[in-house]
Amino acid sequence: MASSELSLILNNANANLYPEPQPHLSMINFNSNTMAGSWDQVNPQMWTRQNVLEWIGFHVEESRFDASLLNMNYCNMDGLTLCATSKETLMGMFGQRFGGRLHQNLESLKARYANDLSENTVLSESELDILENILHDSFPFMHGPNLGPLLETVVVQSSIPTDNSETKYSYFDEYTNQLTPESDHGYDSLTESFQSSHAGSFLNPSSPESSSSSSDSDPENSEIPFSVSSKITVKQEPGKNQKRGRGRPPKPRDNEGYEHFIQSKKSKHAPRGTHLWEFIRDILIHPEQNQGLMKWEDRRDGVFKFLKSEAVAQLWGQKKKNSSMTYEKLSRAMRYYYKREILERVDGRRLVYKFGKNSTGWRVEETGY
DNA sequence: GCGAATTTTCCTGATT
DNA sequence: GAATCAGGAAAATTCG
Repeated sequence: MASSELSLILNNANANLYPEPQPHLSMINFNSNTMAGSWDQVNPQMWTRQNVLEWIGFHVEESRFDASLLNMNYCNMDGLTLCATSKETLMGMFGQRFGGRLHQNLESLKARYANDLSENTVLSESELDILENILHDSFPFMHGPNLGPLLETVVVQSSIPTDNSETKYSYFDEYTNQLTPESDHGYDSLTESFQSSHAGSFLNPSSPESSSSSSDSDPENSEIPFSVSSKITVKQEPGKNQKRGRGRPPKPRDNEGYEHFIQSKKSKHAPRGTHLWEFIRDILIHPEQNQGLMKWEDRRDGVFKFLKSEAVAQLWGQKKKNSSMTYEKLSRAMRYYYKREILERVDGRRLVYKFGKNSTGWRVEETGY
């Protein structure tokens, strides 16, 4: 990673963690009379850091929670970040009971403003991106890049559901964390985005698969009914099934004003690893999470096979926010890798590819597992 | 703004 | 016949 990039990330993370003089418990004006503060009159999404602190303080008082147990790093977030934090994460941060209480109250507050949300704040792709970036900035230790020394300054409680074995930035993690079975609304979906790093939660074997089915009689190749449908809801143009022209469609530009805000939060450069082959690699090197999407045929040689080709394509499509991705298109992109020797041809074997000499990060020596 | 790189989309034809 | 593979062509987008 370029040093400037690293420093940008560190700055962002620091800015989010320590934007102002670090609040201390003694500085928090916990309402002694347990009256709700100004936060009660405001949509949680709009809360300032102070609002969040007051809200936490309110519940500390109400529940007689031992405030000395609070990790102030976890209290230092704004409402948008708080709303995007899952129940499990809150429980990891504040303990099962207090975190659960906070989550419950937050949900009811969010519900209070649900109408406003549905009428005025249908999240666009861009807005989802913002939340994603805020989450990454605010909790890089959850599944973000390894920020080294900075991360060591962050108290990561063992109760937080993180995969300690995974310090590499995993695009698969990033992606699968967005896919949850519960919600059908983009915002809700993202609030659950930290639900777990258990990618299994996004796989629903009982759900119907997209139109394809394998003709391969190999049982491993029989595609289990599978759905990764619209867990992330983005604005879609009507007439989705209309035949489109050649080439990639233009990016919607109906959020120009918001895009301006995005720029302050979103890195100018796309994160590394958004390449297809890296996405594929990440699925493969997380066998415990890939739920049989793909498998190694020969790990040593880098030979792998798609077991659920359409499902992988759907995942890739969702990662790229492209609901029309298919295995056919994905495989075209894969074939372009032959020329660059990122992949090598495996003749005569369907759905089988092989990493080439220009691919990295999949070998046992590199991954350590 | 330009150009290279990387997809994405559509297509035709071949193979399994 | 359906799924997959192969690769040309064109276009969109990102990034240096």
